[in-house]
Amino acid sequence: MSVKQALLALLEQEPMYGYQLRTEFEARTGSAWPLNVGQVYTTLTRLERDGLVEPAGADDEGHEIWRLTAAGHDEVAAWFTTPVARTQPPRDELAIKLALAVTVPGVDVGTLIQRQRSATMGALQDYTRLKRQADASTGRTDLAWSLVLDSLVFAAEAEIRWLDHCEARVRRVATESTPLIAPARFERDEQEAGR
Amino acid sequence: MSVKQALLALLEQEPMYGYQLRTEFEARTGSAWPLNVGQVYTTLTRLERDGLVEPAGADDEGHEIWRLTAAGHDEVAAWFTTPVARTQPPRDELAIKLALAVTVPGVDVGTLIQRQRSATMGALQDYTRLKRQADASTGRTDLAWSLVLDSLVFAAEAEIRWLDHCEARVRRVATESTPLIAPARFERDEQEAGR
DNA sequence: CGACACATGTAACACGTTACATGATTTG
DNA sequence: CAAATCATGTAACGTGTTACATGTGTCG
Repeated sequence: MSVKQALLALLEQEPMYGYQLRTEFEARTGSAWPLNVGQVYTTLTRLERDGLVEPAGADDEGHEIWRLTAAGHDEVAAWFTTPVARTQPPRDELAIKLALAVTVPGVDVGTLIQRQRSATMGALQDYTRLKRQADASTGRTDLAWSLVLDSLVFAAEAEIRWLDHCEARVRRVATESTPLIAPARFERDEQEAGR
Repeated sequence: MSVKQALLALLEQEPMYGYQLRTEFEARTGSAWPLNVGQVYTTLTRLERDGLVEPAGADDEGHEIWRLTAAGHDEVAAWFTTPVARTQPPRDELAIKLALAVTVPGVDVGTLIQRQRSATMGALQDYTRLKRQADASTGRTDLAWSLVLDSLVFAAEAEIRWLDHCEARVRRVATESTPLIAPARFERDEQEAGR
């Protein structure tokens, strides 16, 4: 879904040709999410099918230019005015993995969390390195790419915090449920209220 | 991709039938990411095609049971021991939207951020409400579902922080670049900020 | 000249989503 | 009995990914 909207948004700025769309997209997102050129063309075909873009002939150098239709402009406007729905967020593989790891017996949740933690830390370091590099290369930092990088950083930091949180909770459950089995269960609600 | 792995992981715990897989998946993730039953069956077919699961006949009530093959067990083990790759994270629609919003002229980034912020805040409140509800209903909180909820909360909080960060940066760029162009343009920027 | 970036496509495939069809069983 | 839930599928479609084919222009 994002690719369609992104191409439309780019065409809102100015009619372009396919290859250019790829270049512009990657320039703005700093190649954080590389976009296959082929997909640009297939997506353009589908957008034309849906009446959102239309061919506008060739430019001076013979490039096949695409422009938005009226419906395409409306679509872009709607996209920019409607917030991204958090009602049905995309499935988070890591959250699913951990949720299953704590329920499926025989999985070492501790090392799973540790491994993930260091992997995410590594990604975080890559981001900060990229950030330094981006700030150094161009005198004026590219705002869009910089914001995308920040987004990745914020998400990675949140992931690490969540992992630490999970580790603590899992450890607490492990140490707390073992002694619970033998003695009477009087204080069940007391212990739950503690967390 | 997550669905395939999730079904395999569930079958690692115990052989099950299709409908049961849906139920178990949603129980663990608290219906945060609803899973269409139909997809369970199509995915099972594809997993069988790939030699990861195999039919194991019917149980007492006539349900079609599926179990992991040896390759399926390996796949699960690999999934749980390999961290989720952050090298190519899934495209973040919000980050893309904002990156394009700041580069495409005529987009009111301020209200875009504000709208998104309140939408995400709303989602966050839903999560905390769900959290209270989950803790209240069952005496013993379901760990998996609780961790998933925490994940959503952490992500939403990070998103809000990022949005605030973006707002500040965008505003700074606006106030710092505007006087450079021409002092005469006061009114237009006032109007932009207003709407 | 040979390698590489530019430029446009196409075919095949994987995954996910929706909608529909069908029937058994349970429950108010 | 009617409605809801349980249970198993299938067909069609949308989006995204990969790989391939093809040709032009540029630069060392």
